[in-house]
Amino acid sequence: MPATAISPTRAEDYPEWYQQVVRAAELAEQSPVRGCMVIKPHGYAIWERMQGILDGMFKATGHQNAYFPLFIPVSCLEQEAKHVEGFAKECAVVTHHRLELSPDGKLIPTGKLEEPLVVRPTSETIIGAMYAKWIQSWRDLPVLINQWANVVRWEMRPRVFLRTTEFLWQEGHTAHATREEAIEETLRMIDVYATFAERDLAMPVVKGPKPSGERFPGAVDTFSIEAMMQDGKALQAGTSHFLGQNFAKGQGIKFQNSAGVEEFCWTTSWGVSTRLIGAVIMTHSDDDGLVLPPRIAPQHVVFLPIARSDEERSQVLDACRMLERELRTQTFAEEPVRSMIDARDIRGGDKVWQHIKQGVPLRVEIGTRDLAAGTVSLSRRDRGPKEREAVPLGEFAARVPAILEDIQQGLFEKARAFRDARTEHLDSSAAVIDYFTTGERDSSRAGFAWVPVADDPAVTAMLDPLKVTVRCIPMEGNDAPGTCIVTGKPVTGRSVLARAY
RNA sequence: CGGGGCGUGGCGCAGACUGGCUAGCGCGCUUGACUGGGGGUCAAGAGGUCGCAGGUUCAAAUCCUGUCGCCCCGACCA
Repeated sequence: MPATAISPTRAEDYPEWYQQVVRAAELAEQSPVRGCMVIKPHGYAIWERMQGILDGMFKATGHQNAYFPLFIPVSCLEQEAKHVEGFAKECAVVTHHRLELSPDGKLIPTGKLEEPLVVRPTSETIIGAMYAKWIQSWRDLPVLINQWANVVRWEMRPRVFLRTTEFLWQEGHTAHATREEAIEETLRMIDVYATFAERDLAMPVVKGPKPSGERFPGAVDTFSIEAMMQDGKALQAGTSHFLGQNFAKGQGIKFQNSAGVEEFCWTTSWGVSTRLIGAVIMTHSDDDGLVLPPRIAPQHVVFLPIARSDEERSQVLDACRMLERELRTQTFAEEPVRSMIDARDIRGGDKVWQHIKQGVPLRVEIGTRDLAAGTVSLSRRDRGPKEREAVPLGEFAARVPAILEDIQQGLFEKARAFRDARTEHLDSSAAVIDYFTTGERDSSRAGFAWVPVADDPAVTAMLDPLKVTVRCIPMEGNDAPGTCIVTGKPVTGRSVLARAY
């Protein structure tokens, strides 16, 4: 057996390592449809955890869920010029509504549609069309709606979880009476994402507005959270857009204010997707496979009964069931501790490694030897695969919540230390070019650079050959005004530059 | 769309240049035995229209033509 469960290792071939982790953890696999993945039960269970937590946060900030159609009439999409320009190149289009069997046994599309339908790449336009009908008075505002949905973007180069042709996400769409209120909403939701990323995914993020060239098509302002992956590249993990009145004007989303004057609404939209699963993998996993932060782990604890005979098996299983009952009374992150007993009749070593590769935070091995000693053998996924600790039976359940908390915190601290160690403050073009040229040659030195740059084409022109982009202008830890290293223009603070996924 | 590569049991590959007996190998799978705090050992099995279509030939995984699909690099990318 190789020294690590995943081959190649991160250092050897990072992109291939990523694919192998996805495979070994049984998160997803390639489907017969180009660019589209099948999300397998373990991957979907992680998504359900994320959904559950986020959905609670959306409700707590006053939002309601609804559902809008998958298909968007082309005419509907046409109403915001920049938006069309941004998405037209990557839309799947439905032109027919029937199949006929040809003499040679092939199915031929017939029944051409009067107006083609676009499979939604995002739903601003179809939702806006409905809001235009629903909103008449200032009393109808704000409208605060979220939908959980799938969307399709015909990307050139798909990558499992990170950029798939079809993906799952949530999209919030809100309409407000004032600019201030809409901006406040935009910021509130990027904060929700940042909190979720750091608290639940244990993934430190940099939060801030994007430069004009990186904005969502049709937005006045786009805020993102940016995380650093273990190869030093940035991953945009969530976005919140202040759409101004652009969509409202395009689609006639109007209301009468209390003075009886007709005004256009101010709208926002915000979303996170199954890309977050990719983000978690690339933030925490190691050369033995997936490492899951306990808050989003489908199971916190897996019990592994070890027995040689049927008699031993029933004895050991009874002990597992008893401990599991005790464990259910414990809470972690305000929920009962989640556990399972893996009593499958497969080889012990295979079983252990499967759970390591799937990232279960705690493994508990119980054999007759343990029972005789009155202990269980506890292993943590954030420690080496062979490390284990004997914990007295009577103390086990009560200790689990604190250990889970320790793992959750430890993963966050480790990821933050990694990011900080690979973050530089740079103050000249030469230093920026040198930093990213080095990073390209040697990915163990790639990372983020905090640099004063203006939102200007000259900056983009300098960064393009380095394949580097301005990720965002950090809102926190960034209080020193300066001058742009390219244009000499004054800037309010540094921007984060990086190569990105 | 440009450049390169690849389609052979579930997965990874060999065989192709120089056509020739029942198409091999590793992993995985099934069954049994020995095992048993570790992804073990031994034995016996199951599983393949060699991407698809046409052609050349006594004979095609192998040669020719066409076609479909996938991967990598680039262009592109909330």
